[in-house]
Amino acid sequence: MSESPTSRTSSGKQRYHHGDLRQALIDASHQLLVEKGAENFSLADACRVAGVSTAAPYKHFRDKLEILKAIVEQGFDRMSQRSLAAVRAKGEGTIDGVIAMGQAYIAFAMEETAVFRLMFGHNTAIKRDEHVEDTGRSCFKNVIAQITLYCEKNEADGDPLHIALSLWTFVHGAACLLIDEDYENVAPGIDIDAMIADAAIRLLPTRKKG
Amino acid sequence: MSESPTSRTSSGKQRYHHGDLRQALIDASHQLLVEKGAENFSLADACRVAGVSTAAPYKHFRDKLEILKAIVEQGFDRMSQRSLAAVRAKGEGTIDGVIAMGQAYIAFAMEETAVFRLMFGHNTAIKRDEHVEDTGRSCFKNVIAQITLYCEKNEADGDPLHIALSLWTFVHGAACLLIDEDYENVAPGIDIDAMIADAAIRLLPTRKKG
DNA sequence: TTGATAAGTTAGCCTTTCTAACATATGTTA
DNA sequence: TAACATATGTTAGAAAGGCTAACTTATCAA
Repeated sequence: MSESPTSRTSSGKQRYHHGDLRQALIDASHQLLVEKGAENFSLADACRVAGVSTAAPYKHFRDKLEILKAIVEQGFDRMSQRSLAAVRAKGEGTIDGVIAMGQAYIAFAMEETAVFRLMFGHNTAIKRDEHVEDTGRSCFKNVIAQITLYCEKNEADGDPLHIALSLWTFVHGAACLLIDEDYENVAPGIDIDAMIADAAIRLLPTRKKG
Repeated sequence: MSESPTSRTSSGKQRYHHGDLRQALIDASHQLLVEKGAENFSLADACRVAGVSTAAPYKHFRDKLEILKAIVEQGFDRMSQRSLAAVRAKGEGTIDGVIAMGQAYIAFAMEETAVFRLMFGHNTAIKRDEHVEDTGRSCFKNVIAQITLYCEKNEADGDPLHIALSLWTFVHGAACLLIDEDYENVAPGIDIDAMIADAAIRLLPTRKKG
């Protein structure tokens, strides 16, 4: 990852052109983001990792933001995949499946904290991007689909959208408080998985009467 | 707010010494933070607002972080006060009181978004400060106290700490998704108050059987 | 082969944080 | 009240990042 495989010729000589600097910069930025956080991330660092001058990125991206957008899009895709894999393993439309989705959300937040913060954080310049919004929406649709399935299977009342929003709210809160280490100050050693499971049971609708 | 009342003599001449530059810089920074967000906040701007050189702050604060810490401490104090006022208005130890606390939390997040983000966000350099941690803990204790009262009044089971953590998690999630405008993308026009009230009922314990 | 274009580079501007060296006000003490 | 010590300002400037302009080199297509 420290150097693109296409930055040299087969004989080993340095190339003037990189090969795929665009993706190399995305990779380098993603790596630095995960390592150091968005706060301490500089494009200049990414250039050093990729082995190019600090002016090079501007041939591929309008500005720093454009790179971050690309990383966020890929982030939503990875989160979607993990989430779907988790629910399939536990059973679609089951309460365990729904819980597994929440845990996948939190696992993603823990492992790719900086990307997660870009995905849901306050940088509107990133999130107002049409493509970014699309990938985000499609990610949330997976949740609604599972809740709908759950309601059908269990003959339970309730609007899947509202239930999904409620679950998302709880899980997102847990993810944020976890990665920001806010639990540490008031309840170190808290069992998140248990809390998620308990909340899921309480927030999901119960079987219809009759 | 744009100029300290003590930066000029009574005759109107400019003073060399400011009077209370420390607080003037905190005020200016808080104002800019609210207006522009932490991302776009620069100490240099605060200096311009206060009418001093960019080197002046370093006579009062070790660095930029020290100013932010001061602002965060004052933020916890304000949030605590609002929260207590809200619960007293609705009745201590009642479900409406607990809901009101949650709504106060969210109102604070909406009105002082940038300060809220500093209080619970990812800047560990700020949050690891002993004084900051103290003010944060004392804020959370108010919630536990209300849950304890609620459990006693309603003869309900459950550990107040765990219930408080659960409610905090939900309300914090709602606050974050609201201020980051993440709901907009999947459910514009969502009724947050209703969602909070519904969640509170579900997450609070029910009356003991027997 | 040539010419257009894509994709690098260097140099430099502007901004920010922070430090060093200097200047001025303030207030305590002899 | 003079004078020193200290607190609190200032200017100048270093280091780093984002971004642009002007220039250079590689690549591709006619």
